[in-house]
Amino acid sequence: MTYNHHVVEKKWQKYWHEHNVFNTTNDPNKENFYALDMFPYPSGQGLHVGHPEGYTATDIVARMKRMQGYNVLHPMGWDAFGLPAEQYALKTGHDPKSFTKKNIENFKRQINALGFSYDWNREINTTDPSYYKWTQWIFERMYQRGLAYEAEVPVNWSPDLGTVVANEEVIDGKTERGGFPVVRKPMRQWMLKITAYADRLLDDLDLIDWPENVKEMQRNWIGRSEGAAVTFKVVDSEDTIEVFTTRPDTLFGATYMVMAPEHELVDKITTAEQKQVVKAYQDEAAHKSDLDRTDLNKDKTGVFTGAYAVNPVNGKQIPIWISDYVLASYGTGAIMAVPAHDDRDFAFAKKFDLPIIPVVDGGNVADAAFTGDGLHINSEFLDGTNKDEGIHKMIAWLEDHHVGAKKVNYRLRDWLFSRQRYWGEPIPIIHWEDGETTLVPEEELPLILPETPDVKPSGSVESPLANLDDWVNVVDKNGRKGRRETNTMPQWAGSSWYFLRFVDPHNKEALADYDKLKAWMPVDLYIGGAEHAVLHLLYARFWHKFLYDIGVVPTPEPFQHLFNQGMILGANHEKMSKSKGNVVNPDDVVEQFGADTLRLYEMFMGPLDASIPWSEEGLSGARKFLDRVWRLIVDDQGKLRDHVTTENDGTLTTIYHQTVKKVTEDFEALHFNTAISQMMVFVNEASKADALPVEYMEGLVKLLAPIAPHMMEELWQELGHDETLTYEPWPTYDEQYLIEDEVEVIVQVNGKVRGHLKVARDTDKVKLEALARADEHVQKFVGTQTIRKVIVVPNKIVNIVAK
RNA sequence: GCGGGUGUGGCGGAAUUGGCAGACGCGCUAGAUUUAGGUUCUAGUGUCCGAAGGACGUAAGGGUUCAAAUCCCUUCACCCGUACCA
Repeated sequence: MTYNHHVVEKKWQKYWHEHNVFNTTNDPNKENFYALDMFPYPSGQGLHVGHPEGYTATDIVARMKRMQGYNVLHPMGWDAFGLPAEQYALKTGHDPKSFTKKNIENFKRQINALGFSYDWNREINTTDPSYYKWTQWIFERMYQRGLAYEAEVPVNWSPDLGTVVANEEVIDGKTERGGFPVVRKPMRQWMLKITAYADRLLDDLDLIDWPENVKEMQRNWIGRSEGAAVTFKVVDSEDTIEVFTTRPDTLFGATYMVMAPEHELVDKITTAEQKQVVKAYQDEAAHKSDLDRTDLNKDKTGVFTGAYAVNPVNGKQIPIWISDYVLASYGTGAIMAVPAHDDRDFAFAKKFDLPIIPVVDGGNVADAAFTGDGLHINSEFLDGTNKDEGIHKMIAWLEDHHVGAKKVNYRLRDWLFSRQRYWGEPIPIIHWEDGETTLVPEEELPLILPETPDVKPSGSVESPLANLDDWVNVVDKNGRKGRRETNTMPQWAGSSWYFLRFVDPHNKEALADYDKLKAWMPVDLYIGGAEHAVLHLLYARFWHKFLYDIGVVPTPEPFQHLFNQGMILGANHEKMSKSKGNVVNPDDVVEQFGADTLRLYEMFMGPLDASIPWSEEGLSGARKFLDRVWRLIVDDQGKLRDHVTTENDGTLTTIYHQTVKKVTEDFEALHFNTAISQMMVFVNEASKADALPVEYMEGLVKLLAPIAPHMMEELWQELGHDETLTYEPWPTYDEQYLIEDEVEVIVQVNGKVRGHLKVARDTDKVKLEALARADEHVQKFVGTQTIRKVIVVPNKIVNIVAK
């Protein structure tokens, strides 16, 4: 009887569900293991074959850990706030809530069809008020500690749509929907002070087991650099300009200054004669996109303000220019320019004929800036020192004279936390008529997102919530009028702490019980796409550290071991996309081949982190292997085969124990492709054997169960058991069976293989050399040459060097 | 440009304290089973020359070593991140 995946997969999914097989256990005698997937945004498109790749990986580990005697927490939930639902609502007038609910149902159906061992009793949904109550609670705690504040930040405003659009909705300066013009408009927005945690976010990367490239991306994103702040006085004015520099040692070479066109002092210091050109340049810069200002513009531009500053170290007057090569958003928005030792300053000085004074010996200022190390020149008290020493001495001098200090600067900026959207967590803030801003009292949380029959643009920079007068307008007990914050939180908010809620999802008193968090955190294995390498993972780490500081969570880091799965490409080696017509739908695969085949195939394709094209033949190859396993154990009548026996003639002993070892180690290391290959080798050997010890067949079924759980449950039943194998003990191996008594030693002549010796394990060097020399074929290649040297590595190789 | 990574048969890949390159799977070839197709089973399958047996071969070039896919240097290609970060 051939294997029928339709029947068997449904049968076991029903069994698992009805028996609550995957409920998280809390046995105090067992160790805990937390295996987590990055929870998905339930899009209307449904599941993509890329989703199950990461999900299968964590599921395999979760299932193995259960069998190894751990309590396993393996949950799933929904990151369900987000732009698509809002856009859908705006377009159709439908409610994002019911739309989202429908999508979640579809996602859940698809996920369950793949046989993942999630504990659905812990399902969470970021749009559920009982969940976002705690998202709001965290915001309030941050506000109370000064980590949430308001600032004036420009947004993309579309007058035609009457709404603010996100960066990803702006294409070539026009709205994605309708192609209307977009203008930058300043608006008061909420910010979170992630920069206060910059050093810890950087340093604690050393505590965690993450891919080096992800750590490196986070380091670059934080962008810590050490240097000095230096204050320049503006000539004939009370104003001063502060700059940040990593090379304070080159201060004697600073021959001009440059400010960003947007710098607040520009208008103030610009002289009357220069007003017009400066204004014109500012306008031009304001209309250029960021891309124009950087990528497309390698040629330096700028104008002189007419003002001068005093170089604090030598009293020289230097001109102040503005140029868009200086970014308002980095450092202080102004720089001291040292053209002799900075490539950008050099290009600018060349173009505008500004003086170039070398202060570090080594380069030739006629050709290029010299950025290397060397001895200082033209630098009075620094002359003769090298770079490091010069920096040190200059900082001391600056501090002594109160014109500067050592400073650390970050590229990381504070987190823009508000969105002008309906479909997000309301920010629990009230703005009162007397100017006071207060939090919604904690006991009134959650602040529920009000339902509305029709989500429509507010017509202003505010979110659609501004339309809901009953909700927006509030009056306190003294009759003071107030207005609720109409901004909502970004999607990142709910995903910055969801892994904590899984630990204790129904808690009404706290976001999660501290002792339970202590038992489960940090997450032991976290798998998801590389696209979250920076933002999600940095935000989540930031919130976690904050919660750690206020005593809510017990660990400084949330995710101990992180892994990024690769992408599954279309059969044509291109990224799957509707427009390319190369998308594979998991529903179709499950229908045709079964979930076990999909899981096996995705794990066998190659290393988990590689991007590999889909192959229909590869997929049916996976099914063929599963069929082979089935036929190995079950006959045409659906009965256990006769050759599965309690007797063991020993032919499979070594390969079985090797397989148990390799599969166990490979699963642990997430090397699923090689684990599967080892099981294939074992099955090939077993197919040739006369008798199959029942112990080994049970072992094989258990080893394969994490990958192909439905068929293995069925085979486990064929082998005479009547309960799930979920909690059966994981197979073990015995070292003594791994070692073969006879080994093959290769014989080389001058590094080329010329013969093989079958000898007893640990045959000594002398004997091996003698045997090698005696080999006829070897002798032929040695011929009349003199043997100069013989290298013998027992159990491995003999290399005869002859000339 | 900078930072990180990768480069192995027709394809996906395996082998990393340096020790038989190509495990395993796909595809392909031949044979068996089948009315036939599919399935299944057996054998073969890096390239070149051949009867045995050789020579060559891990992006390209060079080096270290008894021995290099693996270590070192140079170059090239592709992928990911980033974008004048002072």
